[in-house]
Amino acid sequence: MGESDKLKETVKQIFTEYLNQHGHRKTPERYAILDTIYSIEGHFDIDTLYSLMEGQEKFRVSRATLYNTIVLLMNARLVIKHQFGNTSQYERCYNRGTHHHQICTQCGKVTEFQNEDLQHAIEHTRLRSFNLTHYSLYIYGLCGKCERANKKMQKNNIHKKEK
Amino acid sequence: MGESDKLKETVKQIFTEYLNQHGHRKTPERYAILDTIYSIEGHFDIDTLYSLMEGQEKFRVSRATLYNTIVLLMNARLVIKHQFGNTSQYERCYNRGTHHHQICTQCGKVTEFQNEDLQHAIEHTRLRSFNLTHYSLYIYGLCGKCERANKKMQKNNIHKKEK
DNA sequence: GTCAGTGCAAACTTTTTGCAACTAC
DNA sequence: GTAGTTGCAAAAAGTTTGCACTGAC
Repeated sequence: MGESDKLKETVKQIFTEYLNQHGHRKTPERYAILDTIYSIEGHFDIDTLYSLMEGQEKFRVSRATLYNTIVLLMNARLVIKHQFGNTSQYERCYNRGTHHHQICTQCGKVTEFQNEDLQHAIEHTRLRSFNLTHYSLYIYGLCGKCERANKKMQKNNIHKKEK
Repeated sequence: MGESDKLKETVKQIFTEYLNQHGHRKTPERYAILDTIYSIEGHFDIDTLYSLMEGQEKFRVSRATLYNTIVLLMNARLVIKHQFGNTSQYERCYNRGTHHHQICTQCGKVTEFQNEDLQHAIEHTRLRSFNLTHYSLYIYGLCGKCERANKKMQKNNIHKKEK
């Protein structure tokens, strides 16, 4: 059994436990969604997930069910939600290293990076009467590519007004 | 002149400079929007801003103009955008101490807090080919109030299923 | 058999866009 | 005078909701 399958098995068990504990039904749709999500490496939005499940041999599920199920998955701590841009972005979070997000304000590219010191600093911050479950750090700025592009534009004096 | 008026003068100048530099017009709407925003202490969304400007003796502006102008203000580094919940939240950011956000996953309450060590750690993180302009740290969890409420519920065994 | 869960479509909310009128320059 | 801005209304995009049907228990 590959690493990926092992992971899928584990999260399936966690989800089953969660569903049992909360008196929810164990429908094939829910497991199909979980399985698909844990096949995706990075971020995804509902629409992407919908297309993925439509295209594959997998179960086809409605958007409504996707929205419903993803709430359960978030509660079960198997998925987290991000909100850069206009669409909600999700990502699986079981057994994924903590990482932070760099977002280019120009091209919108999102890059993940890890930094233990940073992670440590955040997790050990004393909070007044607040019980931390998770966090998101979004760093905005210009990615190398966009910055170089801008410099070139400035040189050529093409740039006069922004959009 | 009060502190608040002094601040408003300053940001007005910054905005004027920004508009000049980018060849944008200095319309009364834009200044009225800036002025209203710098009267608001915490976060706000477009709808709140719209109501505020409608109710006051101030200029009434359309939502379209609010959306347009707020983009300019973000570029001028006078406003930043947050995306907790479903609506985009904004806040003025000139001369406001850096702060982080605690968000209660149950009641949705957002609290700001400051922490110099954390700030330092984030700002001095080495990023590969990325030019940081600003960042947002969102810490999710349960606020004291909700946590106490939950504990009480558990004790009384009222809680069986989540919503 | 029952009721939670599903699919579908309609409704709703937030944001964007097209266009005529306006006004800063 | 001209082109950037505005307001309005329509459209788009994302998400939620109501309801009849289905299937997990």
